[in-house]
Amino acid sequence: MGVGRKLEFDREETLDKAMRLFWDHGYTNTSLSELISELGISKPSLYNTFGNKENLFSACFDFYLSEYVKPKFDLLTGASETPLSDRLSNYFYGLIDLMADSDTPLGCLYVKSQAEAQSPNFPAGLSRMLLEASNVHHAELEQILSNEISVGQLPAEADVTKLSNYITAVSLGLAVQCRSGKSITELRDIADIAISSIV
Amino acid sequence: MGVGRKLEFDREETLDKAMRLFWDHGYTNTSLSELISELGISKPSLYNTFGNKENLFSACFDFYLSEYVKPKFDLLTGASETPLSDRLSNYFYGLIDLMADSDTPLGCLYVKSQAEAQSPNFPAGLSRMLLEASNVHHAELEQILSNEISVGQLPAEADVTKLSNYITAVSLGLAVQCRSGKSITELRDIADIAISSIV
DNA sequence: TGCGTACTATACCGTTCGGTATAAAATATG
DNA sequence: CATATTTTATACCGAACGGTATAGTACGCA
Repeated sequence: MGVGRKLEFDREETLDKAMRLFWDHGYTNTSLSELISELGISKPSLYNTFGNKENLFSACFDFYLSEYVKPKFDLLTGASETPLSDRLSNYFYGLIDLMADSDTPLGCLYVKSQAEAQSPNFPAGLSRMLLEASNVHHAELEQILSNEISVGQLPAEADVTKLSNYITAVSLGLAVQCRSGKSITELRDIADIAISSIV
Repeated sequence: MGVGRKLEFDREETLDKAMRLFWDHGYTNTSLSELISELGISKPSLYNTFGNKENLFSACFDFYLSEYVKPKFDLLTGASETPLSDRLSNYFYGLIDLMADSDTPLGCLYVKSQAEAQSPNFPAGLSRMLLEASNVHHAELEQILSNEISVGQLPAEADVTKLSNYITAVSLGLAVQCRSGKSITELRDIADIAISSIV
Protein backbone atom coordinates (compact mmCIF):
# COMPACT_ATOMS: atom_id res chain seq x y z
CA MET A 1 0.00 0.00 0.00
CA GLY A 2 1.01 3.59 -0.45
CA VAL A 3 2.28 2.60 -3.83
CA GLY A 4 0.82 3.97 -7.01
CA ARG A 5 -1.18 6.93 -8.09
CA LYS A 6 -3.21 8.83 -5.48
CA LEU A 7 -7.02 9.14 -5.45
CA GLU A 8 -8.03 12.50 -6.90
CA PHE A 9 -11.09 12.80 -4.64
CA ASP A 10 -11.93 12.57 -0.96
CA ARG A 11 -13.81 9.39 -0.15
CA GLU A 12 -16.08 10.80 2.55
CA GLU A 13 -16.88 13.91 0.60
CA THR A 14 -17.84 11.78 -2.38
CA LEU A 15 -19.91 9.51 -0.16
CA ASP A 16 -21.82 12.49 1.14
CA LYS A 17 -22.59 13.72 -2.36
CA ALA A 18 -23.79 10.26 -3.42
CA MET A 19 -25.92 10.01 -0.29
CA ARG A 20 -27.66 13.25 -1.13
CA LEU A 21 -28.44 11.99 -4.63
CA PHE A 22 -29.92 8.74 -3.30
CA TRP A 23 -31.76 10.70 -0.64
CA ASP A 24 -33.32 12.96 -3.24
CA HIS A 25 -33.94 10.57 -6.14
CA GLY A 26 -33.97 7.13 -4.59
CA TYR A 27 -31.85 4.14 -5.48
CA THR A 28 -33.14 3.05 -8.87
CA ASN A 29 -33.78 6.60 -10.07
CA THR A 30 -30.21 7.63 -9.38
CA SER A 31 -28.33 6.56 -12.48
CA LEU A 32 -24.64 5.86 -12.69
CA SER A 33 -24.23 8.66 -15.20
CA GLU A 34 -25.89 11.07 -12.77
CA LEU A 35 -23.62 9.84 -10.00
CA ILE A 36 -20.36 10.25 -11.88
CA SER A 37 -21.45 13.63 -13.19
CA GLU A 38 -22.43 14.94 -9.76
CA LEU A 39 -19.56 13.30 -7.93
CA GLY A 40 -17.05 14.50 -10.49
CA ILE A 41 -15.33 11.14 -10.75
CA SER A 42 -15.18 8.62 -13.55
CA LYS A 43 -17.16 5.41 -13.67
CA PRO A 44 -14.18 3.09 -13.20
CA SER A 45 -13.05 5.19 -10.21
CA LEU A 46 -16.46 4.76 -8.66
CA TYR A 47 -16.33 1.02 -9.15
CA ASN A 48 -12.74 0.72 -7.94
CA THR A 49 -13.55 2.65 -4.78
CA PHE A 50 -17.04 1.45 -3.86
CA GLY A 51 -17.49 -1.84 -5.69
CA ASN A 52 -20.81 -1.36 -7.40
CA LYS A 53 -23.99 0.66 -7.11
CA GLU A 54 -25.43 -1.56 -4.39
CA ASN A 55 -22.32 -1.33 -2.23
CA LEU A 56 -22.16 2.41 -2.76
CA PHE A 57 -25.72 2.78 -1.54
CA SER A 58 -25.01 0.60 1.45
CA ALA A 59 -22.07 2.80 2.40
CA CYS A 60 -24.19 5.91 1.88
CA PHE A 61 -26.92 4.56 4.13
CA ASP A 62 -24.45 3.80 6.93
CA PHE A 63 -23.03 7.27 6.47
CA TYR A 64 -26.51 8.74 6.70
CA LEU A 65 -27.29 6.92 9.93
CA SER A 66 -24.02 7.73 11.67
CA GLU A 67 -23.51 11.29 10.46
CA TYR A 68 -27.05 12.63 10.20
CA VAL A 69 -29.53 10.55 12.24
CA LYS A 70 -27.38 9.45 15.17
CA PRO A 71 -26.78 13.02 16.46
CA LYS A 72 -30.55 13.55 16.65
CA PHE A 73 -31.00 10.25 18.41
CA ASP A 74 -28.44 11.31 20.99
CA LEU A 75 -30.67 14.23 21.92
CA LEU A 76 -33.04 11.66 23.38
CA THR A 77 -30.50 9.86 25.52
CA GLY A 78 -28.11 12.61 26.53
CA ALA A 79 -28.68 14.93 29.49
CA SER A 80 -30.85 12.43 31.33
CA GLU A 81 -31.51 14.94 34.11
CA THR A 82 -33.64 16.83 31.58
CA PRO A 83 -37.34 15.89 31.67
CA LEU A 84 -38.26 13.22 29.12
CA SER A 85 -40.80 15.50 27.45
CA ASP A 86 -38.06 18.06 26.78
CA ARG A 87 -35.75 15.42 25.37
CA LEU A 88 -38.53 14.04 23.19
CA SER A 89 -39.11 17.55 21.96
CA ASN A 90 -35.42 18.00 21.18
CA TYR A 91 -35.41 14.66 19.40
CA PHE A 92 -38.47 15.31 17.23
CA TYR A 93 -37.51 18.89 16.51
CA GLY A 94 -34.03 17.72 15.59
CA LEU A 95 -35.41 15.16 13.17
CA ILE A 96 -37.73 17.77 11.68
CA ASP A 97 -34.83 20.16 11.18
CA LEU A 98 -32.95 17.39 9.42
CA MET A 99 -35.90 16.46 7.21
CA ALA A 100 -36.75 20.04 6.30
CA ASP A 101 -33.19 21.36 6.09
CA SER A 102 -32.70 23.15 2.79
CA ASP A 103 -29.07 22.00 2.70
CA THR A 104 -30.07 18.36 2.38
CA PRO A 105 -32.92 16.71 0.43
CA LEU A 106 -36.37 16.76 1.99
CA GLY A 107 -37.58 13.86 4.08
CA CYS A 108 -35.77 10.75 5.24
CA LEU A 109 -33.50 8.41 3.32
CA TYR A 110 -34.91 5.40 5.16
CA VAL A 111 -38.51 6.21 4.21
CA LYS A 112 -37.45 6.91 0.65
CA SER A 113 -35.57 3.63 0.40
CA GLN A 114 -38.09 1.49 2.23
CA ALA A 115 -40.69 2.62 -0.30
CA GLU A 116 -38.48 1.22 -3.03
CA ALA A 117 -37.84 -2.10 -1.35
CA GLN A 118 -39.52 -5.12 -2.93
CA SER A 119 -39.39 -3.41 -6.29
CA PRO A 120 -37.83 -5.68 -8.90
CA ASN A 121 -34.86 -3.38 -9.53
CA PHE A 122 -34.07 -2.87 -5.84
CA PRO A 123 -31.41 -5.35 -4.64
CA ALA A 124 -32.69 -7.85 -2.07
CA GLY A 125 -29.55 -7.34 -0.03
CA LEU A 126 -30.45 -3.70 0.49
CA SER A 127 -33.99 -4.63 1.54
CA ARG A 128 -32.52 -6.86 4.20
CA MET A 129 -30.21 -4.08 5.32
CA LEU A 130 -33.15 -1.71 5.70
CA LEU A 131 -35.14 -4.24 7.71
CA GLU A 132 -32.16 -4.85 9.94
CA ALA A 133 -31.70 -1.11 10.49
CA SER A 134 -35.35 -0.83 11.44
CA ASN A 135 -35.04 -3.63 13.96
CA VAL A 136 -31.90 -2.16 15.49
CA HIS A 137 -33.56 1.22 15.79
CA HIS A 138 -36.58 -0.31 17.48
CA ALA A 139 -34.47 -2.26 19.95
CA GLU A 140 -32.46 0.82 20.87
CA LEU A 141 -35.59 2.86 21.40
CA GLU A 142 -37.10 0.14 23.58
CA GLN A 143 -33.94 0.09 25.66
CA ILE A 144 -34.04 3.84 26.13
CA LEU A 145 -37.67 3.81 27.20
CA SER A 146 -37.06 0.91 29.60
CA ASN A 147 -34.40 3.01 31.21
CA GLU A 148 -36.82 5.91 31.52
CA ILE A 149 -39.11 3.65 33.52
CA SER A 150 -36.32 2.66 35.88
CA VAL A 151 -35.42 6.30 36.51
CA GLY A 152 -39.06 7.20 37.02
CA GLN A 153 -39.57 9.38 33.97
CA LEU A 154 -42.12 6.92 32.62
CA PRO A 155 -44.74 5.04 34.66
CA ALA A 156 -43.88 1.44 35.47
CA GLU A 157 -46.88 0.18 33.56
CA ALA A 158 -45.83 1.90 30.31
CA ASP A 159 -45.55 -0.51 27.37
CA VAL A 160 -42.16 0.29 25.87
CA THR A 161 -42.73 -1.84 22.78
CA LYS A 162 -45.92 -0.05 21.85
CA LEU A 163 -44.46 3.33 22.73
CA SER A 164 -41.35 2.90 20.64
CA ASN A 165 -43.41 1.70 17.68
CA TYR A 166 -45.57 4.77 18.14
CA ILE A 167 -42.64 7.15 18.31
CA THR A 168 -41.17 5.61 15.18
CA ALA A 169 -44.47 5.76 13.33
CA VAL A 170 -44.81 9.46 14.09
CA SER A 171 -41.23 10.09 12.97
CA LEU A 172 -41.81 8.28 9.69
CA GLY A 173 -45.10 10.08 9.19
CA LEU A 174 -43.35 13.39 9.72
CA ALA A 175 -40.90 12.48 6.98
CA VAL A 176 -43.69 11.79 4.50
CA GLN A 177 -45.55 14.94 5.51
CA CYS A 178 -42.35 16.89 5.01
CA ARG A 179 -42.15 15.63 1.44
CA SER A 180 -45.78 16.63 1.03
CA GLY A 181 -44.75 20.22 1.59
CA LYS A 182 -45.63 20.77 5.25
CA SER A 183 -43.70 23.55 6.96
CA ILE A 184 -41.39 23.15 9.95
CA THR A 185 -44.03 24.82 12.12
CA GLU A 186 -46.72 22.39 11.05
CA LEU A 187 -44.41 19.44 11.60
CA ARG A 188 -43.51 20.67 15.07
CA ASP A 189 -47.19 21.00 15.93
CA ILE A 190 -47.63 17.36 14.97
CA ALA A 191 -44.70 16.37 17.17
CA ASP A 192 -46.11 18.36 20.07
CA ILE A 193 -49.36 16.41 19.98
CA ALA A 194 -47.44 13.15 19.83
CA ILE A 195 -45.24 14.09 22.77
CA SER A 196 -48.23 15.02 24.89
CA SER A 197 -49.57 11.49 24.44
CA ILE A 198 -46.35 9.84 25.58
CA VAL A 199 -45.49 11.53 28.88
CA MET B 1 -69.44 4.30 -31.48
CA GLY B 2 -70.39 0.68 -31.26
CA VAL B 3 -68.67 0.22 -34.57
CA GLY B 4 -65.62 -1.98 -34.88
CA ARG B 5 -63.99 -4.74 -32.93
CA LYS B 6 -64.74 -5.03 -29.20
CA LEU B 7 -62.18 -4.65 -26.40
CA GLU B 8 -61.01 -8.08 -25.31
CA PHE B 9 -60.54 -6.99 -21.69
CA ASP B 10 -62.51 -5.23 -18.97
CA ARG B 11 -61.26 -1.71 -18.38
CA GLU B 12 -61.82 -1.57 -14.62
CA GLU B 13 -60.43 -5.03 -14.06
CA THR B 14 -57.30 -4.06 -15.97
CA LEU B 15 -57.05 -0.80 -14.06
CA ASP B 16 -57.15 -2.71 -10.79
CA LYS B 17 -54.36 -5.02 -11.88
CA ALA B 18 -52.21 -2.10 -12.99
CA MET B 19 -52.90 -0.30 -9.71
CA ARG B 20 -51.65 -3.29 -7.76
CA LEU B 21 -48.44 -3.34 -9.78
CA PHE B 22 -47.82 0.37 -9.18
CA TRP B 23 -48.73 -0.10 -5.54
CA ASP B 24 -46.21 -2.87 -5.14
CA HIS B 25 -43.35 -1.71 -7.36
CA GLY B 26 -43.83 2.02 -7.71
CA TYR B 27 -44.17 4.05 -10.89
CA THR B 28 -40.73 3.94 -12.43
CA ASN B 29 -40.04 0.37 -11.36
CA THR B 30 -43.16 -0.91 -13.05
CA SER B 31 -42.09 -1.43 -16.64
CA LEU B 32 -44.37 -1.51 -19.62
CA SER B 33 -43.36 -5.07 -20.35
CA GLU B 34 -44.33 -6.04 -16.81
CA LEU B 35 -47.65 -4.25 -17.21
CA ILE B 36 -48.63 -5.89 -20.48
CA SER B 37 -47.53 -9.28 -19.21
CA GLU B 38 -49.48 -9.00 -15.97
CA LEU B 39 -52.49 -7.29 -17.51
CA GLY B 40 -52.63 -9.78 -20.35
CA ILE B 41 -53.03 -7.13 -23.00
CA SER B 42 -50.76 -5.92 -25.75
CA LYS B 43 -48.76 -2.74 -25.62
CA PRO B 44 -50.79 -0.93 -28.34
CA SER B 45 -54.02 -1.89 -26.54
CA LEU B 46 -52.67 -0.33 -23.39
CA TYR B 47 -51.76 2.86 -25.19
CA ASN B 48 -55.06 2.99 -27.09
CA THR B 49 -57.04 2.58 -23.90
CA PHE B 50 -55.07 4.62 -21.36
CA GLY B 51 -52.93 6.97 -23.42
CA ASN B 52 -49.50 6.44 -21.91
CA LYS B 53 -47.86 5.25 -18.73
CA GLU B 54 -48.40 8.54 -16.93
CA ASN B 55 -52.12 8.64 -17.75
CA LEU B 56 -52.48 5.02 -16.74
CA PHE B 57 -50.94 5.74 -13.37
CA SER B 58 -53.17 8.75 -12.89
CA ALA B 59 -56.24 6.61 -13.56
CA CYS B 60 -54.93 3.95 -11.18
CA PHE B 61 -54.41 6.49 -8.44
CA ASP B 62 -57.95 7.84 -8.79
CA PHE B 63 -59.20 4.27 -8.74
CA TYR B 64 -57.19 3.61 -5.58
CA LEU B 65 -58.62 6.62 -3.80
CA SER B 66 -62.23 6.01 -4.75
CA GLU B 67 -62.33 2.23 -4.47
CA TYR B 68 -59.93 1.51 -1.62
CA VAL B 69 -59.30 4.58 0.54
CA LYS B 70 -62.67 6.34 0.37
CA PRO B 71 -64.57 3.49 2.09
CA LYS B 72 -62.20 3.71 5.05
CA PHE B 73 -62.58 7.46 5.15
CA ASP B 74 -66.36 7.04 5.29
CA LEU B 75 -65.95 5.11 8.54
CA LEU B 76 -64.92 8.40 10.09
CA THR B 77 -67.87 10.45 8.90
CA GLY B 78 -70.70 7.93 8.86
CA ALA B 79 -72.78 7.05 11.93
CA SER B 80 -72.15 10.37 13.62
CA GLU B 81 -74.09 9.27 16.71
CA THR B 82 -71.16 6.93 17.39
CA PRO B 83 -68.51 8.45 19.70
CA LEU B 84 -65.63 10.04 17.80
CA SER B 85 -63.09 7.78 19.46
CA ASP B 86 -64.92 4.72 18.11
CA ARG B 87 -65.08 6.19 14.62
CA LEU B 88 -61.40 7.10 14.75
CA SER B 89 -60.72 3.54 15.77
CA ASN B 90 -62.79 2.20 12.87
CA TYR B 91 -60.97 4.55 10.52
CA PHE B 92 -57.45 3.65 11.64
CA TYR B 93 -58.22 -0.04 11.89
CA GLY B 94 -59.77 0.10 8.44
CA LEU B 95 -56.68 1.74 7.00
CA ILE B 96 -54.48 -0.81 8.74
CA ASP B 97 -56.51 -3.68 7.30
CA LEU B 98 -56.11 -2.13 3.86
CA MET B 99 -52.36 -1.64 4.29
CA ALA B 100 -51.73 -5.08 5.69
CA ASP B 101 -54.25 -6.99 3.57
CA SER B 102 -52.57 -9.94 1.91
CA ASP B 103 -54.83 -9.55 -1.12
CA THR B 104 -53.31 -6.19 -1.99
CA PRO B 105 -49.70 -4.94 -1.79
CA LEU B 106 -48.41 -3.82 1.59
CA GLY B 107 -48.55 -0.18 2.58
CA CYS B 108 -50.10 2.77 0.82
CA LEU B 109 -49.94 3.80 -2.82
CA TYR B 110 -49.74 7.47 -1.88
CA VAL B 111 -46.74 6.98 0.38
CA LYS B 112 -45.09 4.80 -2.23
CA SER B 113 -45.65 7.36 -4.94
CA GLN B 114 -44.85 10.44 -2.89
CA ALA B 115 -41.46 8.89 -2.16
CA GLU B 116 -40.83 8.74 -5.88
CA ALA B 117 -41.89 12.30 -6.59
CA GLN B 118 -39.11 14.72 -7.51
CA SER B 119 -37.13 11.86 -8.96
CA PRO B 120 -35.99 12.65 -12.49
CA ASN B 121 -38.00 9.82 -14.08
CA PHE B 122 -41.21 10.65 -12.23
CA PRO B 123 -43.47 12.92 -14.33
CA ALA B 124 -43.97 16.38 -12.85
CA GLY B 125 -47.67 16.15 -13.62
CA LEU B 126 -48.02 13.21 -11.29
CA SER B 127 -46.15 15.05 -8.54
CA ARG B 128 -48.66 17.85 -8.82
CA MET B 129 -51.52 15.36 -8.71
CA LEU B 130 -50.15 13.85 -5.50
CA LEU B 131 -49.76 17.24 -3.87
CA GLU B 132 -53.29 18.15 -4.86
CA ALA B 133 -54.63 14.88 -3.43
CA SER B 134 -52.81 15.60 -0.18
CA ASN B 135 -54.34 19.07 0.03
CA VAL B 136 -57.83 17.78 -0.69
CA HIS B 137 -57.46 15.09 1.95
CA HIS B 138 -56.30 17.64 4.50
CA ALA B 139 -59.18 19.99 3.75
CA GLU B 140 -61.73 17.21 4.07
CA LEU B 141 -60.28 16.08 7.35
CA GLU B 142 -60.33 19.62 8.69
CA GLN B 143 -63.97 19.95 7.69
CA ILE B 144 -64.85 16.73 9.46
CA LEU B 145 -63.10 17.77 12.65
CA SER B 146 -64.71 21.21 12.56
CA ASN B 147 -68.04 19.47 12.45
CA GLU B 148 -67.06 17.36 15.44
CA ILE B 149 -66.54 20.56 17.39
CA SER B 150 -69.97 21.87 16.45
CA VAL B 151 -71.64 18.66 17.59
CA GLY B 152 -69.64 18.66 20.80
CA GLN B 153 -67.50 15.60 20.16
CA LEU B 154 -64.37 17.74 20.21
CA PRO B 155 -63.69 20.67 22.56
CA ALA B 156 -64.26 24.11 21.08
CA GLU B 157 -60.63 25.04 21.56
CA ALA B 158 -59.36 22.07 19.53
CA ASP B 159 -57.07 23.10 16.65
CA VAL B 160 -58.49 21.22 13.68
CA THR B 161 -55.56 22.08 11.43
CA LYS B 162 -53.00 20.63 13.81
CA LEU B 163 -55.20 17.65 14.59
CA SER B 164 -55.79 16.73 10.97
CA ASN B 165 -52.08 17.05 10.21
CA TYR B 166 -51.43 14.79 13.17
CA ILE B 167 -53.97 12.18 12.11
CA THR B 168 -52.54 12.16 8.61
CA ALA B 169 -48.98 11.88 9.89
CA VAL B 170 -49.89 8.85 11.99
CA SER B 171 -51.68 7.26 9.04
CA LEU B 172 -48.66 7.75 6.80
CA GLY B 173 -46.35 6.47 9.51
CA LEU B 174 -48.49 3.37 9.85
CA ALA B 175 -48.09 2.74 6.13
CA VAL B 176 -44.31 2.90 6.36
CA GLN B 177 -44.26 0.73 9.47
CA CYS B 178 -46.44 -1.78 7.66
CA ARG B 179 -43.84 -2.02 4.91
CA SER B 180 -41.23 -2.48 7.61
CA GLY B 181 -42.94 -5.71 8.59
CA LYS B 182 -45.00 -4.66 11.59
CA SER B 183 -48.01 -6.86 12.32
CA ILE B 184 -51.64 -5.75 12.32
CA THR B 185 -51.62 -6.00 16.13
CA GLU B 186 -48.60 -3.74 16.44
CA LEU B 187 -50.09 -1.24 14.01
CA ARG B 188 -53.37 -1.19 15.94
CA ASP B 189 -51.49 -0.53 19.16
CA ILE B 190 -49.90 2.48 17.51
CA ALA B 191 -53.29 3.73 16.39
CA ASP B 192 -54.71 3.24 19.88
CA ILE B 193 -52.09 5.53 21.37
CA ALA B 194 -52.76 8.12 18.68
CA ILE B 195 -56.50 8.02 19.25
CA SER B 196 -56.09 8.48 22.98
CA SER B 197 -54.25 11.73 22.32
CA ILE B 198 -57.00 13.12 20.08
CA VAL B 199 -60.20 12.70 22.11
C1' DT C 1 -71.81 -9.75 -48.42
C1' DG C 2 -68.87 -5.85 -48.32
C1' DC C 3 -67.05 -1.87 -46.26
C1' DG C 4 -65.35 1.00 -42.66
C1' DT C 5 -63.85 0.99 -38.05
C1' DA C 6 -61.47 -0.27 -34.02
C1' DC C 7 -58.62 -3.50 -31.61
C1' DT C 8 -54.46 -6.64 -31.64
C1' DA C 9 -49.77 -8.66 -32.66
C1' DT C 10 -45.13 -8.19 -34.32
C1' DA C 11 -41.37 -5.81 -34.97
C1' DC C 12 -38.86 -1.92 -34.41
C1' DC C 13 -37.28 2.99 -32.94
C1' DG C 14 -33.54 5.69 -30.33
C1' DT C 15 -31.98 6.10 -25.61
C1' DT C 16 -30.37 4.79 -21.31
C1' DC C 17 -29.36 1.37 -18.08
C1' DG C 18 -25.52 -1.05 -14.88
C1' DG C 19 -21.18 -2.71 -15.61
C1' DT C 20 -16.47 -3.62 -17.82
C1' DA C 21 -12.27 -4.19 -21.02
C1' DT C 22 -8.49 -1.61 -22.65
C1' DA C 23 -5.04 1.39 -22.34
C1' DA C 24 -3.03 5.83 -21.06
C1' DA C 25 -1.45 8.82 -17.12
C1' DA C 26 0.42 9.52 -12.58
C1' DT C 27 3.05 8.28 -8.39
C1' DA C 28 5.64 5.70 -4.62
C1' DT C 29 9.48 2.79 -4.11
C1' DG C 30 13.88 0.60 -5.73
C1' DC D 1 15.82 7.05 -13.56
C1' DA D 2 13.27 2.66 -13.90
C1' DT D 3 9.62 -0.04 -12.68
C1' DA D 4 5.67 -1.68 -10.33
C1' DT D 5 1.28 -0.18 -8.93
C1' DT D 6 -2.94 2.29 -8.95
C1' DT D 7 -5.47 5.59 -10.69
C1' DT D 8 -7.70 7.61 -14.61
C1' DA D 9 -10.35 8.29 -19.42
C1' DT D 10 -12.50 6.35 -23.51
C1' DA D 11 -15.06 3.28 -25.61
C1' DC D 12 -17.94 -0.38 -25.48
C1' DC D 13 -21.10 -4.43 -23.89
C1' DG D 14 -25.89 -6.74 -23.86
C1' DA D 15 -30.23 -5.74 -21.97
C1' DA D 16 -34.16 -3.16 -20.97
C1' DC D 17 -36.46 1.14 -21.19
C1' DG D 18 -40.92 4.03 -22.99
C1' DG D 19 -43.14 4.52 -27.05
C1' DT D 20 -44.72 3.75 -32.05
C1' DA D 21 -45.34 2.32 -37.07
C1' DT D 22 -47.10 -1.27 -39.77
C1' DA D 23 -50.03 -4.56 -40.85
C1' DG D 24 -53.34 -8.16 -39.76
C1' DT D 25 -57.86 -9.46 -37.54
C1' DA D 26 -62.46 -9.18 -35.66
C1' DC D 27 -66.76 -6.74 -35.66
C1' DG D 28 -71.06 -3.37 -36.47
C1' DC D 29 -73.66 -1.66 -39.97
C1' DA D 30 -75.68 -1.20 -44.52
